[in-house]
Amino acid sequence: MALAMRVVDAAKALVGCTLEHEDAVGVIVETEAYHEVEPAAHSHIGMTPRSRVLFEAPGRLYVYRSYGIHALANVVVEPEGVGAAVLIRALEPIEGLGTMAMRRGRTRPVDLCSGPGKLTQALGIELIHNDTSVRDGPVRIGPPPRGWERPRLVVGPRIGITKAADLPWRFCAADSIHVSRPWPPEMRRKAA
DNA sequence: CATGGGATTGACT
DNA sequence: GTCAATCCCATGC
Repeated sequence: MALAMRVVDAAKALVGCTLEHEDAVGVIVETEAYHEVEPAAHSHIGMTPRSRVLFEAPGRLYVYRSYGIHALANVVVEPEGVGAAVLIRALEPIEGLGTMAMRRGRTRPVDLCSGPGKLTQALGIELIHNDTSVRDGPVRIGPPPRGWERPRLVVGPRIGITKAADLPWRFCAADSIHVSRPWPPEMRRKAA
């Protein structure tokens, strides 16, 4: 499968950008790409009531419930009619840490947004935000904050899936302690 | 209409 | 390392 897909490039480019909702803001440090041509994607089965948003024009937010408990947030990519999205898996929290801690019931910054279910809880992202615009809000994607370097990326296989688990479509900021577990081998070595 | 399965997390052995 | 919680939705009868 060709690796040079728009959604893969978008997954890389989103690392370093900001995700914000109300007063809570974080820098994206981990993403995964999903595309209709591979079976792990919700869009793989075609357009259903749930997957419809994935086929919309780029820039829509796709939020779904995972394991009956967590809301997971994705950014729709690829032209209208192609079902693809980038899953936001972890943030480095930079604003509104008090609000996040309240919502999470945890105080350590590293426990606030270091996982796809954690970050939606910390930012207050829920199913009502499904099919909203990441340009116009209320949940917004923004450019990297001033003074932030674009992070070096570590690539690895996607997490928590059973199908197409071999595709290296997970992208982590190499030096961030806010990446979700398990860390890619390359990061484990360094942090020990 | 009934059933089964998750793109997870936190608690516990 | 194991395991349960919990709900939306796809599927099949």
